[in-house]
Amino acid sequence: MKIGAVSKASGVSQRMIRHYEAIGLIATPARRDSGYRDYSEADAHRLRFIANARDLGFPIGEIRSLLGLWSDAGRASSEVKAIALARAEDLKHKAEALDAMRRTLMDLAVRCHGDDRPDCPIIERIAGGLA
Amino acid sequence: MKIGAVSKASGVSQRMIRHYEAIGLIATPARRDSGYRDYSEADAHRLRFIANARDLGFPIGEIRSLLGLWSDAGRASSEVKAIALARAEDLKHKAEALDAMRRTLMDLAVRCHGDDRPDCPIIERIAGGLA
DNA sequence: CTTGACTCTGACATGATGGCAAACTTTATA
DNA sequence: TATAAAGTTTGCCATCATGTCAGAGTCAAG
Repeated sequence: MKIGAVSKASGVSQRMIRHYEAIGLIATPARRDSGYRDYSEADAHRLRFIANARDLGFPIGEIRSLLGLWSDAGRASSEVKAIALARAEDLKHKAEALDAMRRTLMDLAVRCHGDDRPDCPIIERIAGGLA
Repeated sequence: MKIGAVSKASGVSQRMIRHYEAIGLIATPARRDSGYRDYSEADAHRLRFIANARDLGFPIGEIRSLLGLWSDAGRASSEVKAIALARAEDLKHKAEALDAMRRTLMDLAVRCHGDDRPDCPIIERIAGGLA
């Protein structure tokens, strides 16, 4: 399989496939005489794993760990669970931070006339009116 | 005021102050004979404005617009409100995306034994078991 | 054989930020 | 005052994931 095919099969862009290779997330694939990368089904599967992990919000470092756990048939499920729970916790914090900003903005927005008048509590707050 | 002072006064790191200058978010400050940047209170205020906007989740491009609206005493509050509401909407989408990931992870985690046994629905799902 | 589709490498960009290093200035202390 | 410590300068590298672009070489089909 050439890179275009494995890209379609895995849903990972060619750009990112080469990137993952560069950072050692996937093994350097075989090369044809032409220099073209040649991938196996296993490579496609591994890339799909990476794409799924990314969609769940895992950063590269943790995906690296997960890949190791995936290929380690004897590892304890507790190891995987710990990583997942830590990730969930992190996502929670990030979502809460975003929501806090959103609430602040909405609080300001409802107090803003939103018409032709220039006075605006939103700008005032950003300018330092009430930190 | 030298950069260290304005940094403390505004809460913006020296690194970012120079960066904002480089991207034209703040004017190039006066220079002393030594070459040191020399800031005014107005500069510190502007940097505080930027820091506050950033804390509310505004990206650089929008901060640029807000700075313009801030210095335009006659602009309609509706202009500011529109930007704030759009930002709130964006934050909402991002927070929801993060929370969706978190919920998926928690769903998987509660179904994972989390003990010494190797079978794990989390890894299985990431490997493609049930997309 | 020609053309179009594919692949290669390398580089630049985003967005916000951190860090390091070498050289120079200012300030404080002995 | 001489020297040391602290502050500032510029510039470059790194992060994280991703896109795009260019120029050159390859492959497959007509």
